[in-house]
Amino acid sequence: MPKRKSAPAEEGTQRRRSVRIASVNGTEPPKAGAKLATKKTQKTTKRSKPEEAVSSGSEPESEPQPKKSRTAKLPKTKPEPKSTKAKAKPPIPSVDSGSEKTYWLLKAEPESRLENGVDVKFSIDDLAAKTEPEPWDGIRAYAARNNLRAMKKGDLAFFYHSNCKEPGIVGTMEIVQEHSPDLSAHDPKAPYYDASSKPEDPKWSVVHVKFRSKFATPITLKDLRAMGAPGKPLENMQMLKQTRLSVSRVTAAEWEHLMGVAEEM
DNA sequence: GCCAACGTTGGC
DNA sequence: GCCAACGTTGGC
Repeated sequence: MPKRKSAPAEEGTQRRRSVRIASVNGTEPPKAGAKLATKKTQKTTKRSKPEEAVSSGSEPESEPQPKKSRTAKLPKTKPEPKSTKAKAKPPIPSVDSGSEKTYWLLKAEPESRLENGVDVKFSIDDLAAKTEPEPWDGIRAYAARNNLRAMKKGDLAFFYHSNCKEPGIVGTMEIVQEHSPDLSAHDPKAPYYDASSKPEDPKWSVVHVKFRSKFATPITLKDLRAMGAPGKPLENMQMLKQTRLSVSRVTAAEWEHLMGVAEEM
């Protein structure tokens, strides 16, 4: 289900955040929210981003919007060096960094909140109860979407509870299916419906995830911020720098540090 | 409910 | 391409 989470921006659609819907893809009702979610309606999730996944960005990546010039910018593929010739070769790391494994952090709202009349609540327990891969839908921010599109099967991600009493990382999940169109965007009844996304040219994406673990004790936002102080292990963590991004990158060092913290708690 | 951060829109 | 207005995210 959906979760939403994404970010911002977008308009229209955007709002929703997190949520997700389940429906579309299948099944479930919307759980929505979950993912990102955020408050308002649209919020989150969906929309945002473009660019590469990586950053936050704003651009839409590919699709971006039509509008003005802005759009496109992005290099879609990587910029590679122009130099090409000569040296360049090493460039290929292709996709990301090379070999390093990539980790992520996805936000979902564990408390009930209506988006377009649908409850977008989606907690780690909701995910743990699923018997089928869950589509992380509702992302309506290009930056968040771009991160979804950069995910590879087998990548691991933290499940973060947002817009709730105790915000924080509550467990982990695995990306079991790479991105595919977020069909919930085309459903007027879905929490994060986006009239600007056409079925023949889907604007938003989902990835399917599977529950892996629930921490005995959540790592709260307060804890995360303390570990994000200058000189500390999480000082450059994307989620602390771009607080509105519902789908962010986690480095291998950050992942390991946090998994260690979770164990001792 | 408030509000800070920040992304998007859209005029110029 | 700049930038002001506006809207959203999401913690508190």
